[in-house]
Amino acid sequence: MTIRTRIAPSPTGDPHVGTAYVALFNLCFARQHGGKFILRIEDTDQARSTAESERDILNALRWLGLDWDEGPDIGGPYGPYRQSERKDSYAQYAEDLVTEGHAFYCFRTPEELEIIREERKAKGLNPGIKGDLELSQEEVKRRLDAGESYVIRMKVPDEGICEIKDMLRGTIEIDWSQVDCQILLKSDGMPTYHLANVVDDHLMEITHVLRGEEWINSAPKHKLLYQYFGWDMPELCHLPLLRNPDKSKLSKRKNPTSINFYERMGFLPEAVTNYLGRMGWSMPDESEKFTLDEMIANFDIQRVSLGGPVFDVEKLRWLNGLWLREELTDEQFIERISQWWFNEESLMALVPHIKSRADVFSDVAPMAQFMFAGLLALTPQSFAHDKLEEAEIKRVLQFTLWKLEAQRHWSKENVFADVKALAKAMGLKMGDFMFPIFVAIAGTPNSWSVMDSMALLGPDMTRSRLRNALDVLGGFSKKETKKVEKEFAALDA
RNA sequence: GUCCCCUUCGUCUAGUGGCCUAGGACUCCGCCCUUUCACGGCGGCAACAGGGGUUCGAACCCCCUAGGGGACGCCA
Repeated sequence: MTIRTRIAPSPTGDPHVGTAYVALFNLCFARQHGGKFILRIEDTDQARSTAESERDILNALRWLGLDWDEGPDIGGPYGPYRQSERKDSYAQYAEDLVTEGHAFYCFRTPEELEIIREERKAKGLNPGIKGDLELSQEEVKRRLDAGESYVIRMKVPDEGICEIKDMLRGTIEIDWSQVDCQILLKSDGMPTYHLANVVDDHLMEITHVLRGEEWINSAPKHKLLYQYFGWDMPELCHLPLLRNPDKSKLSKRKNPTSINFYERMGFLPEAVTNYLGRMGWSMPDESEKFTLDEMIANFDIQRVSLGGPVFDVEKLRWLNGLWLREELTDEQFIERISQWWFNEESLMALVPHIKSRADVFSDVAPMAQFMFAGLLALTPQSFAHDKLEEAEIKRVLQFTLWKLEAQRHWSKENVFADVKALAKAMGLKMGDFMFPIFVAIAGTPNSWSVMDSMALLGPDMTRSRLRNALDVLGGFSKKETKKVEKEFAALDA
């Protein structure tokens, strides 16, 4: 029996622990059954897709030891989606469905659809948009000839029930009336995830799909597409979603979600992978600490528990401590810590700042301490400033955080440009503006250029410290957040 | 609003009709070890969401209610 699984991480920026979580279970399931773990990045959004974000995900998975058997970096016929390469063939699949009467051209604008959706919602109807979008053949031809832009939508039954088989949940019934006529081909000629996913899985001979629970509701669309194409459908398995402490879907606002953060924080990849394996899953003997190989050897998908597990950094820290103490010899400990940040290359980057400021070597550790720390121990008093009000300080931190969250190309120059633009837009002198940033990043206003610190610390640690600073100051209430968001939008920085 | 999924200590979980007076782990507390702290050892607090069934017997099966989450995009 050959089992192939695949994962479709969303490259929306940081490599998310949720992505690694799904990857881990795919890998274990595949290995356990002698199948292949195939990694595939599904990204058909031209506005967002970047080679960097793909690379970041691959690096993060590699760091965790989650090696795939086939996938994007190997290439081959099913390599990463590239608009220039496969656009035409996806379009052809969509066109074929139109020819066979399973799909149709649609000329409605997003604005028109918005109105239709609102109306349906107001009437308490299910929001599934149906065939009233379909036009007569003559009308379609006329508009096509006129060069109007269009999308291709799949046809979906008006009524009846779609049965979805889930490896963990048994049969799930979803009303066809809940499912709208999904767009398969966008007006830019790109396929949507739904089309690309089905076509690729078929071509890649995927037999099992383990994905996040948030996909359950689109399963009927996928099933229908397999039927339309006349292909066998893979087995589905929906994994629970990782949660924040407040039980909502794990998000970076409330938790560090980037794998890179945990790397920068000095967690061992073995421990992170181990901890992920404890989320919704347990060893038959309930051991807490186990290697990836041990997990694979004992893996049983039926041992997955369905309640969404809360990602608890405290317990992860404890587990990491176990790994540190029990698995590493003193020599290995030194080696690892050096791989992490205590190495010549990293130290070299600090030398220009340290050397000019230190009189004796014993000055070094105190002044550079924050470069090797995680979250800083700050108090509201740390931020006391003779010119800036606390409200203003909070805004500086929040705006900087938002600005830097959007920064995809992390460099001293770009960070500096962001900060400078913000200070100007807020009408603050750079010196004053920088004060809270200094405290948030270095713990004190007396340090070398905070731009250098941020560049060296990297995006994840920098953002986390800004978030932490905001937390220390009490953050913003929900109401305030809305107001502050508006202010930020109006800044035009 | 409509639909779907889920529900055991604060958190991660064991449990698949009798082994459950519900077990383990994190956190917290106490004691021991110890020149201090940490580690380690020992102990403690703490849960089957509620209500109906089915059954000799229910954390486990069924139904209802409640709560939580997710989906409803030319995002994935």
